[in-house]
Amino acid sequence: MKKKETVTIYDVAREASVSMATVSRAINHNHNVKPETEKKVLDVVKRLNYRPNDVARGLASKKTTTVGVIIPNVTNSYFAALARGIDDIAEMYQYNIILTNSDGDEKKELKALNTLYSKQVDGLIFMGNEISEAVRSDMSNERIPVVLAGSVDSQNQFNSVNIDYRKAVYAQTNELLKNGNDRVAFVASHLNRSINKDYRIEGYKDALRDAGIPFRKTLLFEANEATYDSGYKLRNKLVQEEVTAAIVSNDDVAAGVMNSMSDSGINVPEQFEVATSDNTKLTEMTRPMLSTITQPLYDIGAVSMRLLTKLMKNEEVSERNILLPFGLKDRNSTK
Amino acid sequence: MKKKETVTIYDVAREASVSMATVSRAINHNHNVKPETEKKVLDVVKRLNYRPNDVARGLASKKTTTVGVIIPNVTNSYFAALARGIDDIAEMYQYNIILTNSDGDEKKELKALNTLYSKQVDGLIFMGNEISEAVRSDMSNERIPVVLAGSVDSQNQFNSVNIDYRKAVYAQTNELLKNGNDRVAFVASHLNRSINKDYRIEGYKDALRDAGIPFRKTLLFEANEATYDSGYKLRNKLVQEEVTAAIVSNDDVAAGVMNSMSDSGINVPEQFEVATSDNTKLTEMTRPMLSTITQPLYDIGAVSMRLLTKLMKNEEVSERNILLPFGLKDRNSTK
DNA sequence: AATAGCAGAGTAACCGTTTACATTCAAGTA
DNA sequence: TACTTGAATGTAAACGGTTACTCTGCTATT
Repeated sequence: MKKKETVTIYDVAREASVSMATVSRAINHNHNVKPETEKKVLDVVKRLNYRPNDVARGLASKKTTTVGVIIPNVTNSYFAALARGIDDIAEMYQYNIILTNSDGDEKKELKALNTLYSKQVDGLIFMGNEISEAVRSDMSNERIPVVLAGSVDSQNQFNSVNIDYRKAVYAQTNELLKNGNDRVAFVASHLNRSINKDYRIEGYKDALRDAGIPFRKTLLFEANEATYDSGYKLRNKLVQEEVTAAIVSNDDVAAGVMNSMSDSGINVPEQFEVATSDNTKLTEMTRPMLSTITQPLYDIGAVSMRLLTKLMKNEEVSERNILLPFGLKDRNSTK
Repeated sequence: MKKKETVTIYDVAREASVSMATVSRAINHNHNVKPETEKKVLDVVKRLNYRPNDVARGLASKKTTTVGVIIPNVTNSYFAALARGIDDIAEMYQYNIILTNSDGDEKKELKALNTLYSKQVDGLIFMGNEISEAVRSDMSNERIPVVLAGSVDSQNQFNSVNIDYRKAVYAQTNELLKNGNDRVAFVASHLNRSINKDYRIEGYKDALRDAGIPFRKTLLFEANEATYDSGYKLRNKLVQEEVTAAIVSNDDVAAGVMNSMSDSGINVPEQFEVATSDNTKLTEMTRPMLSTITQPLYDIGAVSMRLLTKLMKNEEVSERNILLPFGLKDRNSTK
């Protein structure tokens, strides 16, 4: 078994006959090093196969080049898409991400925040459908920057990247209304979460109002979870309310709702229309394919991370709350 | 702006009138501390809101309680499911994961390994369909343990957690053969990758041999990417070879193949049968639903992480290469 | 020629812990 | 009584870097 002594900056300094300070400067491409000295040092670095210890660096510089990412569930394709965007940009800017699944559960979120702070992450990207008071206070008490990705904050206290959910749902509801539906359902995993309560449902109401159709509380449905199965289980309730169309705030849930209808012999879209929200790949995989709001999922993640890098470097940012463009994609689950 | 001085172990020591060593012992629940002293210290910890700096800890103890996870793509539901299992168990054992997407690309894998090593991760979980020589040598030269999750190594050099792909595909091919298909295709994203070349295709051949059906190279298809679209594009080639059934090694690709067939008027499963490999949720969302090998996806991740914790603690492990049980789920894409 | 200015390099403090080793003190032992 | 022992705690040296400050020796300026 080879001894594999770890080679440190001292070893490099000795071999290159310079001080460790010079080695440090050389590997960090500090300009105060004569080019030939830098070359000499870098040659030794290569020869000894020296690799700086980021932990030591972190302690000395108080920067870890690591950001914490809190995600409800990697398994959810919406958030997974954002995560991918986040990671790509992180890599581009030489950061790594510590990924933590929270299930949108406050306890887990708080625990994650705690260990992330212990690990001295330079910044935080938070995804989740709601920001509880405890989480809010935790995040605002630390001095590291945070940005919400695809997540809203009712108090509008943090930086964020989203689309205009209200307008998007407004436009989408309009379509369904135009198709002649007067009992269109709104379904979300949790109705009382800010993203639904303050944005999507408002958009939905706006559209109803503009169309002169009364808003009915009974047409608001809750799936409890953002999963296919929980959507699938909604059928009876939907049928009972004689709903002929539904706006769904999550693709998995929407697929569940739609398949459930189809499976029971209700024809989509002829007898029942479904429109969903995220345009994940899933919307193309179902039959019929799902009409949806189109969101730049990857970009929401990417832009969030980009924004975070600016905040971590104390650069000026023009917008605290970025809204990316959305669209409407008409596929086969609507007329 | 509140000054928010970071409180260190010194502050706690002073306030508790003990030495920092005692504080360190107390917070680490070292037994060499008188219970009342421990309580005194812990009270101060709480009062000052002291939170140990893991970076400093890491430097001093040479343990970061962080593991690196290399994943082809979080967006791929197979790997995402594993990742979730990994993270849950990691959390259970007080580790965090640094997640890095590699796209299965050697360059990116090497780069990721490098930064992960710099960050002094205590262990590594590698997911990817192939282990290149460079990656292999990199991973074996470092002294930190690695386990392959849902990934095989042709040299069988690393710890791993998988199912028996050969047997699984064997059983699955048998089913298709039993249904009367004599031209059953095998499709994978990359045919020459060990997991396919050495396992799945061997299982496929075993079944053909046992059924007395000649193996035809022309019935091996490559999708190039593990994506829905790349599967979708395969239709013409499949039709051209007059294939009546296909074994597909990835759910997304399988969904693409199936939808592509259906969309062009070929009836599944009457005229064309498809069987897939991962039993991700997607297999239930398509219509018809996909028959599949069932794998304990979450568990593969979870067991991998559990195994890694043992290795990191230098505990004895009985099996280096764990095979988890698989099954066959007959749904509607096969007769 | 004298002096200021600056590039390039070195010295050493510091980052916040862990931990080997030393010390203290009280109880047990012969 | 004198000594051993061990539990509880303290002291200080790592851990492997970054960086403020200092120093040296040229070049440019007047």
